[in-house]
Amino acid sequence: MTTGATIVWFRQDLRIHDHAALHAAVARGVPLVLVYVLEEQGPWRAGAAMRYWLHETLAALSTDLQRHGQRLLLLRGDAQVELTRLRAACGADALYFNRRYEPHDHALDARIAQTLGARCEVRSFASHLLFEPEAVQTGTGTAYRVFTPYYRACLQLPTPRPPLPAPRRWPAPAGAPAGLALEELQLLPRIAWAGGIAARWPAGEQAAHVALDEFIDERMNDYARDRDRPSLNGTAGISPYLCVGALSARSCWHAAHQAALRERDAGRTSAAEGWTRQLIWREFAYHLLHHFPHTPDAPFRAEWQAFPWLHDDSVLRRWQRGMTGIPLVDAGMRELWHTGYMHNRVRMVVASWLCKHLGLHWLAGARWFWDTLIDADLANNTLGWQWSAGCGADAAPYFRIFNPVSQSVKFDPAGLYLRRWLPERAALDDKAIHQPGVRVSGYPEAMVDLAEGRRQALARYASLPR
DNA sequence: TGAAATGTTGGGGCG
DNA sequence: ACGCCCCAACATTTC
Repeated sequence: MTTGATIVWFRQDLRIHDHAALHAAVARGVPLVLVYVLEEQGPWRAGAAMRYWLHETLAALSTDLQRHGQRLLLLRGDAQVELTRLRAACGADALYFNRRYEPHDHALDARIAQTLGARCEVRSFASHLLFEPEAVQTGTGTAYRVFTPYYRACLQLPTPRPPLPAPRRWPAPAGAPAGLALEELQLLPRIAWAGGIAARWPAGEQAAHVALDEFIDERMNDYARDRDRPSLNGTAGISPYLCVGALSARSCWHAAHQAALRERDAGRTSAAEGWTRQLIWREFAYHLLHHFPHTPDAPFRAEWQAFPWLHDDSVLRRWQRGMTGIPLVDAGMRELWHTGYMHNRVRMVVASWLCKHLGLHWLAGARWFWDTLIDADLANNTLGWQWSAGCGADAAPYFRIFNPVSQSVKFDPAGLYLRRWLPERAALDDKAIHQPGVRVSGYPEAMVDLAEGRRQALARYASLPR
């Protein structure tokens, strides 16, 4: 090859704005090969909902790239094997990609740097996070384990740079193998259960920016008031886009800060801080995942291995199907099943119910979320479940047990969220709809009595050293 | 980013 | 007018 070519390996960054690797590859000025490799190995390979969401997002990215005269090459298999073969086939002299942070990525990226690095320039870029995991350290140079000091440390760091623009002048595409058609990746379910997801979540980078702008312009100022009300559209609702990288964290951060500056100029105080704090929770999740890579599958502290989790598949199935007899829990689980999403407040409630009242292993819950969430993100999922179970780095204290009826009354007082997802109970009045004791036909009796479940959870947790 | 149990206070009914 | 009791409202402690 005389001119060379640059391979851009798309991973968890299915976008063209603020894509550091793509930006640098375009700047090289030699022909481009844009490739996505579907990896099917490992315990945390994409779940069913995520596969659907990947399909839709890849389709949107493909369309966006075609608009610029580019083509997204699709491959399936081991990334190292596929990229090695691709590099040889198209004679590329550079492989650029954005860094990932999941446990098996450390070894994968090292192997790729080693094997392909002998034949071409291999560069990885930081584009997924606001702060690299190593950039945030305690005074003694160790990783943070508690959110609030971590958050304060982030605020002391230089402000994240603004997002990179999408490329304006694209090099020509390089000659490359045809790859697979999107359908051949077989990401779509065989039975069409995704209608509810499609209705709620338009896929792709453009939809992501529409969602972000709408939140920043219309709703961010009410975030503090509305974010905990599952019947309202009070959260940003961008996690599905962040999770596949259709949207970058920098774009979110920057949009919020621009809005904050406009508010300040208008003499008003901005509500950006409350929301950007949530973005830092995501950073913290990646920080923990990077420094403690055993945590997706095992408790943060080894002594929790001995915890007496119960194992009962029929109990688990009732939780999964939204038939526990606890209205807010069942509403949440059904929202998840039908839309691939669940309101964050409700996620905490259903997780607490699983780990505390039902006493089931948090990993059973984590795996179900992984299979059903379109925003399944290993860092966030791990942090959330270990927090709920009480075994994480910065975990909820063992005695913090949500009462799903109190939570329901407090955050969904008119029962709007419950009525939306529990048609059996929709005719009950605002008071009765929350109460498991008020029975209606077709809706199950509570699996576990609230007070008794709490008592038993405390007894189990008392067996642990603390 | 909890909830229940327990303690404290103060207003008002009432003998 | 006074002391007593009840209890709601709030605060603190405990799990």
